[in-house]
Amino acid sequence: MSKNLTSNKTQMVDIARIAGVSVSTVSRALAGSTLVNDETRKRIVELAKSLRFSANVGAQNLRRGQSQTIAVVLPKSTADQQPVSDPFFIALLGELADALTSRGYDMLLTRVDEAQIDDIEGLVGSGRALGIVVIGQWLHHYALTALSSRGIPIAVWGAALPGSNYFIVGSDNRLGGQLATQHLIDCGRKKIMFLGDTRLPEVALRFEGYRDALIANGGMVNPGLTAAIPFEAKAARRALADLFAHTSDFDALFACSDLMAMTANALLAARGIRVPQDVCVVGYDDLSLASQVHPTLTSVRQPLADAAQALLDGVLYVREGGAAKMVILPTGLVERESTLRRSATKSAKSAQTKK
Amino acid sequence: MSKNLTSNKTQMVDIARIAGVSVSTVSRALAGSTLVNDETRKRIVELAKSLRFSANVGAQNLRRGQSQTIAVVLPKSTADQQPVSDPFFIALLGELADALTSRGYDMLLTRVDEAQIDDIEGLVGSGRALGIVVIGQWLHHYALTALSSRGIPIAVWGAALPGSNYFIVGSDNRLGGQLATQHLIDCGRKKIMFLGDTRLPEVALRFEGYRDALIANGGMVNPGLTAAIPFEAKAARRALADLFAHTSDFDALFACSDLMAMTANALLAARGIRVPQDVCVVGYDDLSLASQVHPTLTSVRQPLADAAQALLDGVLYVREGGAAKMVILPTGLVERESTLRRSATKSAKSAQTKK
DNA sequence: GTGAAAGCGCTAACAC
DNA sequence: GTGTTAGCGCTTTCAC
Repeated sequence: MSKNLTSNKTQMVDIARIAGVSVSTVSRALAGSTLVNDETRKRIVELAKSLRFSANVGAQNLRRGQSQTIAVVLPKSTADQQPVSDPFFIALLGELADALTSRGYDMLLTRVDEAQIDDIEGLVGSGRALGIVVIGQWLHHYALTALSSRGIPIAVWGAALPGSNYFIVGSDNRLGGQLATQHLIDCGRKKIMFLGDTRLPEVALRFEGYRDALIANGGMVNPGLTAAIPFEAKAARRALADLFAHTSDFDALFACSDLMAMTANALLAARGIRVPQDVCVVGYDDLSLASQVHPTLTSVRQPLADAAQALLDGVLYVREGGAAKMVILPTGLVERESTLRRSATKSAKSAQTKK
Repeated sequence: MSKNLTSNKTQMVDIARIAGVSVSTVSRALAGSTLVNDETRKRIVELAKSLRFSANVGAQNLRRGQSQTIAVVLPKSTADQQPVSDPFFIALLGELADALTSRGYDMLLTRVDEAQIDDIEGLVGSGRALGIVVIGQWLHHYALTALSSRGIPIAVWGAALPGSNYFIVGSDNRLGGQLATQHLIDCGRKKIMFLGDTRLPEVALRFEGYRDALIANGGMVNPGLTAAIPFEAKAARRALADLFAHTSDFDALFACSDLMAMTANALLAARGIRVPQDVCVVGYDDLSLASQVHPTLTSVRQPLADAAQALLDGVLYVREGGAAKMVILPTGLVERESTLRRSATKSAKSAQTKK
């Protein structure tokens, strides 16, 4: 019927014909331009709606020389098979989706493994996206640096690494570590085990907070009380099982993710060790799951919605020529059943948690 | 420097100029056309790579009259504030991302609440996506029907509803319900409580399986042993807490999601009820989390990777003019610690689960 | 084997 | 206030 390639989709020219005006008028009317007669505009808008017309975004982008899409890149570890790695990332992803949508951007979701990290430049180069949000930094620091210095608008969720030239958003990991550790000290705990792989920048910072808190309370780090547990669930479980098989000389755990804390809790329970009575446990991330499990998990909260906004702002800011920045968001402790303050009497505590 | 709008991005004309050929030749070379001289092609490809050139996808799409993007729609319940509702959906989302990527499609992620469900037509109408995958069906059955009958290529994850005119992919919920219930019967349980809101099509089917299994074993449904627990985490917790406050007259639970099962486990533990000794629990979805918690969760597995492939195939198939179909994927039971077969001796069981 | 030219659907000067 | 025109970056006939 029609000579266009795109099947028989309604387009502006159709509306123009029916309305008896030119395409430009249709374009203007639909864009809400005030230059077009009120009545004409109304008529055109009505018509478009009744025809369920949506302007071709590709053509718009082409003409305007820009897209309204932001690419979000999720890491895909080549090691594990997990479809989407960390529940925390997912929560962040959800917030990002909402933030982008509510501000009129489309979200292009991509999963890449480390080997493909350089390919993501094509997302912008091809005009598919105007910028990139990268969730998770261990997609090679150097690759991100390279991308950024090549002018790709990019904002990364991760730890503030010294010498980063890319826009980075993260929470105050050091403070988080401090809060968690101080709380465990306040619970009267003396042997606080740190669970996390300090080769990861964010974990390293949490560890610093851990150390700070110990020192501030007249203690120091005991190397026997640190274990490089990985984030990935299965590997974490193995590592924790191995750890607990060899030592039980601790009265508190500070885990670098809620998932890790939950796994630890499960393994402790299987050994008959009670949480929080025998061992107090603090997690990290404050997943919504943290308040669903038994015992509910004391955790360090990261402000997800703010993080999503900051990442979006970051991409747009860099795209406008802004210089790389670090945005550090506050963290806070959320107390739940997996820890027990020393000062609280047993009855007071149980009354409090009954709620 | 250049007169184009899209900043100063490299484009074909630049490559053509440098290589001393025409744009058409560059286009052909990059498309891998055999019509172009081998050497010329090689030279151009090299050049393009060294310039980190990516062809403008918008222009390609416009010219070719089609896009290589598939929109994935995730429900956003207006009721709750959860960024992304169900962990199961997330897992499916991850698989979809991988399936799409590996087959050369981009994924546009959108979250919509029920009120906006009609807007998703614009994703296709605007040429942003060639089709839509909808995760979760309670985005109004009728709206999906309307979209489909209007020719929007759409494939939905959900339950096979009678009279659906849209392409639907789901797992065998009835079988799943049967397997779970039969297993609990095999565990010697007599009072098996069904947890789930049967107003949801998928849950209704699982309930049918539950009933089938009871009847096949000479029993029948006891209305006192069903509770309409919702999927959403917080509401589920409230409902379960309420339930357990009023009754403890059951020796097994069949929960319609792993999240629900985990929450139930947590609440039972808080009441000193042991799983699996006092109460056996079966979940649904087989989240990766199911093997991380204590006790690890017996669950009904849905084949996620297959589901993702089927959804993608479905969209493409419908787009090619294929008629709506129902694809029902098999489900299977994964036994873990939260249930205990009657036949297994205590030592045999513990040896088995030690693994 | 390569180039010239047309045109995908839209927007934005520029005319009137 | 509306129409005419040019052109976004690419692909693809159609010539040669």
